[in-house]
Amino acid sequence: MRFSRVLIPTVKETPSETQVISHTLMIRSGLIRQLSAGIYTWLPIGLRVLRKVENIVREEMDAAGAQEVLMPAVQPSELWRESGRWDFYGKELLRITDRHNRAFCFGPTHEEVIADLVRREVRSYKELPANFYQIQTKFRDEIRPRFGVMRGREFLMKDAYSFNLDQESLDESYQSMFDAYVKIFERCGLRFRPVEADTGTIGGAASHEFHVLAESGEDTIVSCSDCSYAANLEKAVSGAAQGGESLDASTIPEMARTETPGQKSIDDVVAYLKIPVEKTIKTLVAVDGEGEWTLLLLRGDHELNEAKARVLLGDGFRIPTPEEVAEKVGPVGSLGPVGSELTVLADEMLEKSNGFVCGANEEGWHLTNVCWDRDLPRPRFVDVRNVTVGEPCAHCGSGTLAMDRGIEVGHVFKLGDKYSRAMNVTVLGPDGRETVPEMGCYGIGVSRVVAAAIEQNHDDNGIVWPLAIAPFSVEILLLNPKDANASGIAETLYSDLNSRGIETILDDRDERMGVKFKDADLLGAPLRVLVGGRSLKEGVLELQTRKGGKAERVPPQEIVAELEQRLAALR
RNA sequence: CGGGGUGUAGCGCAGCCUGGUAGCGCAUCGGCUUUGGGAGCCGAGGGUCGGAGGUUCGAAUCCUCUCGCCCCGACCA
Repeated sequence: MRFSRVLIPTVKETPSETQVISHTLMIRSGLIRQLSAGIYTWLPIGLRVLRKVENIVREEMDAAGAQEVLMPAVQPSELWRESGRWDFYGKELLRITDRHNRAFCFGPTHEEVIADLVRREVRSYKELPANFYQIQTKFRDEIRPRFGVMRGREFLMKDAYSFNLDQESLDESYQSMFDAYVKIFERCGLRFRPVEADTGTIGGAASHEFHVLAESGEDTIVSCSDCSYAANLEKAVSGAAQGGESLDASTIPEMARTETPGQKSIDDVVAYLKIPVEKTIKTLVAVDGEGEWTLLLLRGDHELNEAKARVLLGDGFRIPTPEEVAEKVGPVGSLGPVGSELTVLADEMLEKSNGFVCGANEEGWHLTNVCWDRDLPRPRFVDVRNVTVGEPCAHCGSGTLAMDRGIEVGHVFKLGDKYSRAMNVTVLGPDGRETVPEMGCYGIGVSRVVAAAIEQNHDDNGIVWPLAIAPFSVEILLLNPKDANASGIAETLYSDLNSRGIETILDDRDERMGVKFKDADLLGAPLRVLVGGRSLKEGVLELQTRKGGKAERVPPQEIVAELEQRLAALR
């Protein structure tokens, strides 16, 4: 590719609208341009990278035995009504009406469409297991798109759906997708980690997410220092509540009312009463899926995990506003479980301790030395909090938990028969009876992978692409295209590399050298060859690796072999 | 959807408070010089001041409405 013949609109300044480095660099290096909030055009160089990722995904999906299809982006509302998601999916589903006033949506995912296909076309268990995938543009009307293509509304996704006769077969498909994902992200040259995940609103049994490790990641992932345990914070458990002795109420003085004027937050109360924060109970109010009001108790220094709360209280679960709480329950800032008529759920970390401080349900008053059984009925103890750094691992017992930030680039689910049953998918089993297949679904955010790769592979001057997804393996910098000798050498090298299948961009623009260097740094091709200037006067070219290598002098007749050797080393 | 910010030349911004007919840097075009890390000088072109309405002799500036974009909270590849 010739630089002069391609639209590569690099920009010098940092754009004001970008928050993360990948977004900044994708704009600056001319990979993408925004059309509307969360909607981007991929320019020629950006598209090359996107295609690289896409092809790696395709190769590994094919190798894992999945079959590629391409489903419609626009889907009729009828299918979504069948699965029950037309009403359930909410505003994120972009709804469209056609000229006949029929309702459609722009597909955010394709469970319904694939289920419809399979129920029509697959009759026998002999055709299972089957795994269909596509690489396609999705649209989710995100509440707040941000970070460029990292969280766009329109994005490129690989989604796959497996159909299996039984649980065991689903387990196999799931594992084979899991393994394929590991290969895909390894091939992309990314540092990543698979973690146990919350199944969220999609539902289903087991689920893992694949996270690219990066400071700017929107998710927090928890992992054990000793064993292989790793999970999304939404799902992560710790061993902190296990073991230890229960604290007996008989050693604790009587419960007492204490005046705490104006002390509303846990911090306030801890400072005012001069007590350890571990002795406080935070009382939260939640409304469960049925509309029932519930008290959630947490140790003062712990945070509510809303994903866990959702599992416990049902999908319609919500946290009411302070105004609602004040009206229906009591004084916000002085709430407590003692004497409450609401159902009480307490975090398991409170189970073995005793003698707490909690709100007295009276403005400006707290209770001290509150004990289970003695002062209030022992509630149901559950895990509803976020684990914290340094807690013991629940799985191996020896390690401690650490936290990292991650960008979710892949997600695998065991869906079970939720959709296949709702959509009436059946095949005839070996026993001649109709059977509802088990489904799995497996997604990769292809466009997000590009952004995640940049988050992990850049320096102050621009992108430093891993070879596998670089738009070009080699960039030839022709310093002065008007110099016939230099130009001839560069052109020869360019065609030699092309004929060997080495993807090359030739910067043949009539630009100053500084401009070419800066643009080459931004674009981030792994190898760079300089043709012209001082070195060519001495009859040599300069070879440089993007990743901080010093320039080496190589004679023109040796450059191709040298480049091939370097590329082999980068693979 | 709540809360906040912003919209002026292709890009980044000043001007707005205190109304008087639009400016700076970069980019673009032409010329000369320069040529190992985003050149220098000279000259030129380019703006419905997001849109609509209003106040006023006069509006980028004040008022009302509206739209886009960005940021902070719930969703997700």
